[in-house]
Parts: sequence; C-alpha cells; structure tokens
Amino acid sequence: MLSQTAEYALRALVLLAERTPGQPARVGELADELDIPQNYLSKTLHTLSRTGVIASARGKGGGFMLGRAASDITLFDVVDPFDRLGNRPVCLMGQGECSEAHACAAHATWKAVSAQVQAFFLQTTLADLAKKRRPALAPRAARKRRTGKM
Amino acid sequence: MLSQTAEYALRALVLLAERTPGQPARVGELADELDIPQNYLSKTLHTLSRTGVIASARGKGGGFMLGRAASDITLFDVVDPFDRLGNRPVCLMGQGECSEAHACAAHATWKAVSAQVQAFFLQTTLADLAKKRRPALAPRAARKRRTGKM
DNA sequence: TTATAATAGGATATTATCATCCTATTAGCA
DNA sequence: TGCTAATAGGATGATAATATCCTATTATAA
Repeated sequence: MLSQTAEYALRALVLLAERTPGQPARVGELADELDIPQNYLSKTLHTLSRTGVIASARGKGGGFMLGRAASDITLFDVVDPFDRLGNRPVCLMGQGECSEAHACAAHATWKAVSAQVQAFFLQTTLADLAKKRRPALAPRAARKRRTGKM
Repeated sequence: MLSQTAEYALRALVLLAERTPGQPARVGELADELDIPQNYLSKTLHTLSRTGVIASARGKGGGFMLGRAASDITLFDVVDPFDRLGNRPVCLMGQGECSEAHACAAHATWKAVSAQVQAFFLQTTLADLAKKRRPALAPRAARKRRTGKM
C-alpha cells in the first residue's frame, strides 16, 4: 500500500507525536526504536522538514520535532512527498482506459472505493495514530514483556 | 495502487474479455493495442495461464484466451499472482505497529477502508470491466475521434 | 517433411527503490 | 577557540522491478 520510505516516515512521525512537544528527538533514537536504517531515515526526515511538517535543529541538543500540532498533520501530509497519493489515476487500469464519458461497469464503484482511501489519508491525523497509552487497560506485566517485535 | 505488471495483466485480460470467446488472440496484437512491450506481456500472460485464468495455444492459429467465463474471473484472480493483495498487513504502518489488542484510534477506520478495497477486487469481474459498447449512447463522431490517449 | 507462426522460457540489460558511506555544516559547551 | 554532537547532503552500492533479446518448443498447413 505504501512504499517503504513512506512507511518509515509515517512510523517515525507517529513516534514524534508521542513525544513531549518542543523536545527534539535524535534520528539515532528514532531509527533504533523503529528498527530503521539511521542514515536512510535521516534523509527521509530531512525531506519532511523541507515541507514543514517537522522542524529540525542541528548541533548538540538538536534533532527533529513536529512542525505543528499532531492533530494538524494528516497522513496525507506525511505520505504524499514520497508516494504521490494525489496523482493517482482515476481508473485502476491506468490513464483513461475507461473515462467518465465511456465508463466501464466498475468505474463508479472503484471511484467510490478510491475516494474512501483518499479521504482516510486526508482526514486521519498523527494524533489519531499516536498511542494514547491507557495503563489501566494494559496489565503491568504485559507492558514489561514487550519484545519490540510483533 | 497496482504494480506495472499487474496493470498490464488486467488491461490485457479486459481486452480478452471483449473478444469473442474461443478465438485466441496473439500477444503481438494485444501488446500493440495496449502499447505494452510484447515480450514482457508474453511472460505476464504465461504466468496467468499457469494459474488457469487464461488458456494458451501454441503454434499457428494459437494465442491466449480466457480460461473461463469473464463473469467468473475476479480482479483478484488477475492481480494476486503479481501483487499479493491477500498478504497485505492489517496496519498500514507495517506489521503490528498497532494490533487488534493495542489499536490506535485510526485502526478501525483503516481496517474498514482496507476491507472495501479487498471486496472490490474480490467481487468485481472482468465482465464488469469489459466495455459493453452501447452505440446508442456514444455519438458516431465521438467514437471515430478516439486518439487512444486520455 | 518442411516452412511458418505462435507460445515457452532462460539469460541478460535497464531502471527505480532502498540503503550505506563519508564528508560538510551547524550549534552548544568547556 | 576548539571539542563534540547533531543534521545536511553528495556519492555510491545493493536489490528488486521492469524490460529486452534470443533460442527452444509446439502446432498448423502447404
């Protein structure tokens, strides 16, 4: 569904959204926690810093942090610089195999499904994905046993 | 949404579905009409012939044709051998970032959207995509002016 | 039985994606 | 000022997807 790069970006930004705002997180930390190659993530985040969804600070005490409130960053914002969700053709068979004027029987259905996917990315925000940890629901033992995998 | 290969396969099979059944179509013809590299399409179709959705006949007068009724071949049948639609992870952030047990706020929404996409591929058939040309609705002039593009 | 037209399929080239390496730049601190 | 910790970013390597080339195999018809 998403390219590797876009998935990395998304996971990293969800992590950022879970951090206390204003405190920059180092790429190394993020890469480590997410098991993503550090140098690769570095460039991915840099790309996002250019679009403004995150901010970067160089030097000691630097790192990356969200550029605005998590509830104000959509998944589309995060993913679109890598996978062009906006540019996808209307017809799943490529450009204009079936057009609005000369539509196949499935055209309307696909358009509807496709629109739902778009809407999901446009309406869901990082705040929705960030884990609002609810300790009451997760027994203490289970939390400790976390392996990082699965 | 689909890989290049899967898209080629789908377009070619829609074309086959529009042909008179039982009459094999040569790869060259199909590739030509769809503007797809012939040798590549050849292998793609060969793959599908092994899964049984199409049949192939070698030698003079040979070619490819649907293996069963167009209304009995789903888009899933065509696409799955190339893009594993069935194997996609539940969470769009990769394996188990959020699980059923520890779900993010968007989990349910994404699952629903994802299921709709799956359902589309499972329920739509080649017959639905094949152009049942309705000359009454398309003015003769418009039909002639077709450029192949757009 | 030979010529021809088609798919079958291995080998290989090309291109895009994913990933690493290394150096430059910037900021903070002793 | 100089040391250290961080991002910035060019160059390059590895891998997978896409595409081409060429020969083998099979079927039909003269």
